[in-house]
Amino acid sequence: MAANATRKEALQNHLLAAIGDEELARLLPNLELVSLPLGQVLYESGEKMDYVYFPTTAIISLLYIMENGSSAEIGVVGNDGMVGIAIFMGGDTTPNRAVVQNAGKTLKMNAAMMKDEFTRGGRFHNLCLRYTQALITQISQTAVCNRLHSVDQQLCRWLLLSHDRLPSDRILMTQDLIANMLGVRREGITHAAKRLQKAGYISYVRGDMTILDRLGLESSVCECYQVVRTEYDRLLA
Amino acid sequence: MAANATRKEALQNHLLAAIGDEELARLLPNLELVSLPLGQVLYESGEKMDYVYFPTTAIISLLYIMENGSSAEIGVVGNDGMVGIAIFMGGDTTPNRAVVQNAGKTLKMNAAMMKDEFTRGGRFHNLCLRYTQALITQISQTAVCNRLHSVDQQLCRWLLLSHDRLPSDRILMTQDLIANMLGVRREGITHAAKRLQKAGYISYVRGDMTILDRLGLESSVCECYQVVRTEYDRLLA
DNA sequence: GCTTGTCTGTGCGTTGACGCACATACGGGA
DNA sequence: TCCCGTATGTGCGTCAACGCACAGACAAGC
Repeated sequence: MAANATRKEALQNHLLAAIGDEELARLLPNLELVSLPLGQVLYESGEKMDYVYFPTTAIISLLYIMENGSSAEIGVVGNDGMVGIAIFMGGDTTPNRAVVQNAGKTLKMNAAMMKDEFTRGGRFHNLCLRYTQALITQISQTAVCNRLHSVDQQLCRWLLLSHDRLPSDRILMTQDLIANMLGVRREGITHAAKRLQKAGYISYVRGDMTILDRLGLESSVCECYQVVRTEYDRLLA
Repeated sequence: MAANATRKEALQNHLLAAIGDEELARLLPNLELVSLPLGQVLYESGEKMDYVYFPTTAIISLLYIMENGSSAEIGVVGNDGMVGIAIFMGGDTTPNRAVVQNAGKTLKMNAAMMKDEFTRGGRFHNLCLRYTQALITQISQTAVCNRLHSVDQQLCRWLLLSHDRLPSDRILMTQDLIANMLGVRREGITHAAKRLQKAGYISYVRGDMTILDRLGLESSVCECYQVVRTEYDRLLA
């Protein structure tokens, strides 16, 4: 099931595409292509991370799980980034869970190899740090958005964040799961999604959602979305 | 007004205290001791950062300011850390404002020197990264707390975070300012603070608050506080 | 076909926080 | 001393989100 990754596959991940031919050629033998099913947990909170993941078509959600079982998303990673920054930041773990939000493929690399490559310095090192800063912005904006904005706005933001990281306009996810990610009630998502359907921005049938009018969503979202988008573009151009 | 920092002053900042004698001796000539008044803005959102700050007695709050003027805190930095991580992360700026929450002293270093020292690698490099990871945990937990917990709990968390970074039990800050930090109404802070007063945990008179019973506060706070505390201890021991 | 489990819609009452409007209280300066 | 600006307390009505309960609606399997 595990196969060495090809150059073409690696280039689907924006970070790997940006590090340059020479470094990519060195990394390639250590990159393994795997398929991730919906719901798979890549890391559990506090668990030692064995691999770093560079998604291509998969989307990974970073969640914090409360003691009472409720949860909230702090960030989302797709083909624009990587999962497992704690490996090179030096902490080895984080108090979060990383779970597959959209089934798809990812490249993975052994943690030790990742550390070696990182400590070489150079473009890869810098790119990892710039990506980390972009992720910090995303997490920060999640904090702000959680504090100041409505469920409607946050659903828009979540949909756009997902859409940015997907090859198609379809999102396969039940309202219950979205509610868990956003840390709100399932009924709250039902209401917000209905409003978006009435506006003609999305269609939604039993866990199968389609983005119909992206511009419409962008007109309803709070400024948080654009702030993060702009920072990603600036830092990872 | 600006004076070279002494070794003793530098050791009041936990990061500088942890990097070891040799590296500290090299940094010391580049560290300048300055006093920061309450409310001073160290960086404006998107502004190029000229200095990195290592607080000793000052506390700095990292805020995001919405277009409509409302604001929310995403993190807080005291003598446990540093302000200006974007300088070595490679982004040079962040979309946040850094403002003095508690008047006091800080050491500051020129951004170019900071970059040089960081790229040397070694213990300082690693410590900066580990601190960054700790800060990420703090921001993440702010996001979670904003989503799932009451104003009462968040005020407790905020008080404990401040208390951890202060040499005394006094916090000089009006309810209005605290409300701006937490992104809630001033009246909400009034109510929450009154409850804490009635419980005997704090006293509060016109911008002059005293922590009377820290254990009481800890018994009222949500788990978010301890998660962050534990991560700081683990990463920066 | 029928059953069963899952997903979505809807209708309550409740609650926490909001926005607004004042009343009160303190403290420094004229 | 008085005044005035600032800080805090309080009382509304409003609203968004919550918790709970249950009713359809669809899909898969027997």
